[in-house]
Amino acid sequence: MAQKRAEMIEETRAKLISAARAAFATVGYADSSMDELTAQAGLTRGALYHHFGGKKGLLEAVIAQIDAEIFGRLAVIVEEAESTWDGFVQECIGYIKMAVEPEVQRIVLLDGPAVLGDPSQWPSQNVCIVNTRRSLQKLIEEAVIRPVDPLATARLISGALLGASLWIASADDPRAASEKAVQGFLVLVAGLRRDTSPAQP
Amino acid sequence: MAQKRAEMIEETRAKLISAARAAFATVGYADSSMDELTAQAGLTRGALYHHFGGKKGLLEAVIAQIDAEIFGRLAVIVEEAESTWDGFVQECIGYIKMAVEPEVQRIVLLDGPAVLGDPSQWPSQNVCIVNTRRSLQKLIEEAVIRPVDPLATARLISGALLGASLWIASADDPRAASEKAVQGFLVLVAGLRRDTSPAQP
DNA sequence: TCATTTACATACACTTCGTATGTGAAAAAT
DNA sequence: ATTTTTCACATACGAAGTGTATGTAAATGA
Repeated sequence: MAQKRAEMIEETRAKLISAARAAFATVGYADSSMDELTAQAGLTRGALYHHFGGKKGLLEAVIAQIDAEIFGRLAVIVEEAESTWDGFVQECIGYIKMAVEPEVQRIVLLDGPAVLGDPSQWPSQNVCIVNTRRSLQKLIEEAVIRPVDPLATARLISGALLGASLWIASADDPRAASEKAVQGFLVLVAGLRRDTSPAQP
Repeated sequence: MAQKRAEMIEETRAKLISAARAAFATVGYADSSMDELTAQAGLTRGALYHHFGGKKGLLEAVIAQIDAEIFGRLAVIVEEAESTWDGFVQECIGYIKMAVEPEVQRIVLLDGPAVLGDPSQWPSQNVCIVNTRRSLQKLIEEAVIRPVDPLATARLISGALLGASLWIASADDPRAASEKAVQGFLVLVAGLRRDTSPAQP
């Protein structure tokens, strides 16, 4: 019952992040009141400022947590893939599916960039960009794709995935939209491949 | 000297939008004070609420204006193109260049989506998406590219361009980054083409 | 000419944020 | 074991900023 001090502290941090996630996801960052948010966690703004330095710091922590979760989920997908190329494609498709979730969309894709600026500069490093970049580099080494700049192309691709996700989320029929987006994506990335095989049927 | 009433009104609107553009572009939407902004235009918040209904409405008006300007600039590029495909590619590249401008980036690409939500739902309709969609449709009709879903693919592409722009803007060497991004982009959209010709050298 | 609408300004109440300061408990030092 | 220091938070306060409600003078219309 008697918890260690470090555990208590970690728990308060977790409670704040959890409350913030809920608040940010539902009403957005700008309309989230720190007083309300902290009260929801059974604390006050004092704790928030102590641990995160302010509202922005809390957002960073929330995004880092979500990013880590996405990273874990994507890792599973990549491990199950048969080839580097397949892993790359599946990972991108997986990212689209995750980015459609309201929480991810609102916090990481919309509010995040507006408040914290370009995602590639975040401490948590936007998972999508980093993963895609690594995949591309490997694919170039394996001579599967043309020798494009990995970072630039990773940014292009992650942007494309983001755009698709926003569209899917606000579409009348998200399922159908998702399928169309994936097909379009496959056609686009087919351009990367050295062999000029047409996009898969 | 004595201006017509309608002209005066239009002038106040223009002054407000102009002041807002400057404020939003420099300190961002969230940190722009309506009191300051309106004072800069020689007015008060009363005028702002009267004409635009609030801060959000003002942002919408600013984005609409910027979007219209971009539209005009892109139209010139497209007109000068030799083919539909060339026009499409040049338009996209032109969009990247414009999206790198700090004003466009901060207001339209970062704050816009966070405050107003998905760009495709905006009244001003994000220029990039609409134009790209139209180009794609034409290219499909001309049988230049594969029969992808025009809207879905337009969202993918506009997202990619946005991602590239954000990256270029925050890169150490924006000029070099821009070139790399364009090359990557060309490789990607080459995947759309029916003929399997490799990306241009 | 008088009523009404329009285009703004002013005033006020409310929320929110950052900081400065306070406090009790744990950890460290002696 | 006692004292001192640090830490993890809470409380209090001041400064902005926002939305609304109201005021007003000029322009419009009958």
